[in-house]
Amino acid sequence: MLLDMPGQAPSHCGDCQIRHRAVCAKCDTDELQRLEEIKYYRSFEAGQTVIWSGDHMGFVGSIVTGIATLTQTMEDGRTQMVGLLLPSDFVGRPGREIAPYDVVATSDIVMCCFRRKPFEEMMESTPHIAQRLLQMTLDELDAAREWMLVLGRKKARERIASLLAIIARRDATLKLASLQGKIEFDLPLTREAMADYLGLTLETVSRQISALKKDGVISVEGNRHVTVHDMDTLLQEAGDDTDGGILS
Amino acid sequence: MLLDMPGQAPSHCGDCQIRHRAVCAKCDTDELQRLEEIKYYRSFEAGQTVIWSGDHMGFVGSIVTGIATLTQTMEDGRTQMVGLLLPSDFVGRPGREIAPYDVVATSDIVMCCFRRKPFEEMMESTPHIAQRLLQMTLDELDAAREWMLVLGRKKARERIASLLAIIARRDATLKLASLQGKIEFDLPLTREAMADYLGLTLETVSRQISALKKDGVISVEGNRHVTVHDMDTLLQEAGDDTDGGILS
DNA sequence: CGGTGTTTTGATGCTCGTCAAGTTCGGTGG
DNA sequence: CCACCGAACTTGACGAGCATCAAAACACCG
Repeated sequence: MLLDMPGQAPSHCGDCQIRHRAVCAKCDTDELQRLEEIKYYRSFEAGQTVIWSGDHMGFVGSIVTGIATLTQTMEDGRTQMVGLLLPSDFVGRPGREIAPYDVVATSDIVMCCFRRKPFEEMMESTPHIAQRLLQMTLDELDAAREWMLVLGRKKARERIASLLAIIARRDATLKLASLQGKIEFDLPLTREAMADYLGLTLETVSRQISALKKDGVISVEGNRHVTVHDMDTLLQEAGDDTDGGILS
Repeated sequence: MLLDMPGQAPSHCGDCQIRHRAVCAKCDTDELQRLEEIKYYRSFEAGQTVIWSGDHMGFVGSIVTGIATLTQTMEDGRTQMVGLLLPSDFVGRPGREIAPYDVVATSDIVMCCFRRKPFEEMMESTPHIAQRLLQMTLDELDAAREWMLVLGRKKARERIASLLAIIARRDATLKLASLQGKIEFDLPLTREAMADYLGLTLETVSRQISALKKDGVISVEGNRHVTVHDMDTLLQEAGDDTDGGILS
């Protein structure tokens, strides 16, 4: 089911790849050491459910590697993704017993976990953690609100373009590449997962990707590898201000 | 344009009606006094824009009385409401220079404001403020994510029922009334504002309200006064679990 | 009691969902 | 290395649901 102490985990927090972006980002060496004492790693395979909606939440933690999704499901099966969890993103909420959403591993993932109670206690005594968590939560709130515009007002084609723009931007940041000229990346999501994120059906997602391909906005190799020919064109298709409305 | 020191403002924080729910909720008497020294009140009339998207944000603050909305607008005029601000809700973000959304007063409102810089400094030295703001932000994030399900997956009729349920629940909490039997309240929003919140047109909102009326789920007197005959029926129309999925 | 802004109702068309085949991709075993 | 298999994806036909445009009815205010 789940493997503890996977190979990819860093031996010390100081060496950790998400050290300067995760909830521990503001901690000094001393605080980091105390966190190190209560942390533990867990791995999940692609497709595994990390947390079930309604379950008791025994732990919180950060994504170290891989991608997970946050989804809500209605009784009749309609599903909406409400968050995409990338390395350094935080899972769980201090002070919350019951998980409100499903957390599902989209790829193999490694998480850096803390039992909830000790973490909550440490948050009380370590303002740096609460401060960083507040920053991260405010960023997530902005992302959620931006997505509300996508879900409430954008057409299918604009929604696809919006998603591609977000992934392209994130990927460029990660690879320290520029957003000028061609941008290539692999989609981390299936068409169905994209549909769940975009509030569409997978057929509509497929059709609109084909349309963007036909109109020369993107090229696609295989099912997952996408080339964006020009970022400004893509942003126009997304209905966004060309000069990039996102400021986080 | 805007009136300082309005009549409705409490003279002392201790007497304030949002004392135990706002960002100052966790503060002790001492901390409250320091806040009192830097706070000031501002009033806005119904329809006034409190903050323009893109503007420099000189202050943050709490809604004391009245209702405001948080909206995003695309270049072609499509608008999406991304938040409904009620008494005790916080406006603005520490560390953020530029406002990402329009804040518009829906009714006459009174705000308790702090200049941003002094507030940020105080946040550093007063963990109680940061802790409370974190709680409030996490709650808002949950609300935003719940709304993503509404915008992404629910049909027009379900969206209307969802909105009515939220307003009914809030109103009952405010009046300390129960959610059994009939529930009456005034809509704080025009049909157009409801449409902006729900990702619909005002015509569709009107049609679906008429349909809920015809089917005996609600009655409407005048344009604004609504009676919900049975909360469980309304929740079923909203597509929610009858046993109330919200746990905040 | 008239005027203005809000809401309702109607007619029509577009977008996207649904159902149903096909096709391609990517991995597995012969 | 190639054939095969299942999963993922594409494409097509059709209909439901909602937007759009237009006009009438209603509420609210002096």
